[in-house]
Amino acid sequence: MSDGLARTLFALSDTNRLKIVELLKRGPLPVGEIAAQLRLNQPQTSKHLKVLLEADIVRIEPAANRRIYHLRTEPFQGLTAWSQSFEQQMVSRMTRLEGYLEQMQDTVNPKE
Amino acid sequence: MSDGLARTLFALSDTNRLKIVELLKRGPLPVGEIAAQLRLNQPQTSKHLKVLLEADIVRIEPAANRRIYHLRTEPFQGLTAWSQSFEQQMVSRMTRLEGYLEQMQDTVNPKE
DNA sequence: TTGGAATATTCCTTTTGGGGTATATATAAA
DNA sequence: TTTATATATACCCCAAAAGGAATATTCCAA
Repeated sequence: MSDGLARTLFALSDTNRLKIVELLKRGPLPVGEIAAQLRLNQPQTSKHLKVLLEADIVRIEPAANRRIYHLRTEPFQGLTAWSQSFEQQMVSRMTRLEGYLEQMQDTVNPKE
Repeated sequence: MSDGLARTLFALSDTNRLKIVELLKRGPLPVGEIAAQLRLNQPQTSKHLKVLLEADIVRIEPAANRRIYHLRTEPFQGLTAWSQSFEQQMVSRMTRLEGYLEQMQDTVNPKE
């Protein structure tokens, strides 16, 4: 329930930031390239990148007077783990429910 | 925000909604129970549930004058798949990069 | 040192989101 | 019917977010 997850999700919940992340999936890029490819203007690109940076979704690698943005892997691993825990939990609840229903039916209509 | 994934992420990006989801993970509940357990008042609970509903994260099962909210599994499966695709992509990029660096070194300092 | 390119930041405006309170709706029971 | 309970919605207010334009900063090169 740690609030870091909400921050990660929030950072990813904006369409433009989502596009940035999808773009960086193909490889690291400087701000100007991101802005050009997504047809955003530079200041907004920097602002969105700041949100992603503060959510630890990207990191910066300075190169000359450019700043290359890289995706981090950790938040995605965390997101996967969290999301998977739901699938598991829900499946196991369903399995228990099925078992319970079987038992009910056996009670009503017992096998000999 | 017509993007389905962004909508899912947004719905999950609020702490209270995240708490609701974590609560429903343990099993379906009516609105009043959710509000009571999380110490939210009822209208906000309904509003948050509406957001989750429109993001297809929950579904409603009416029972008498109550409405039981259930988690759906699909969005979590989708989220897991999406998130995993990042891990895979990034790892494979890194592997290719390592290969490239090796090749560079062989060029500079060739083995016999 | 000056100039230029890349990026970050500031200021402003508009929109959106979340909380609070009151009210409407629906369903069940009497 | 009327009443009670559970839930949804409407309205208002405030804080936060996103976009645009201008400016500041940083770094490199000449």
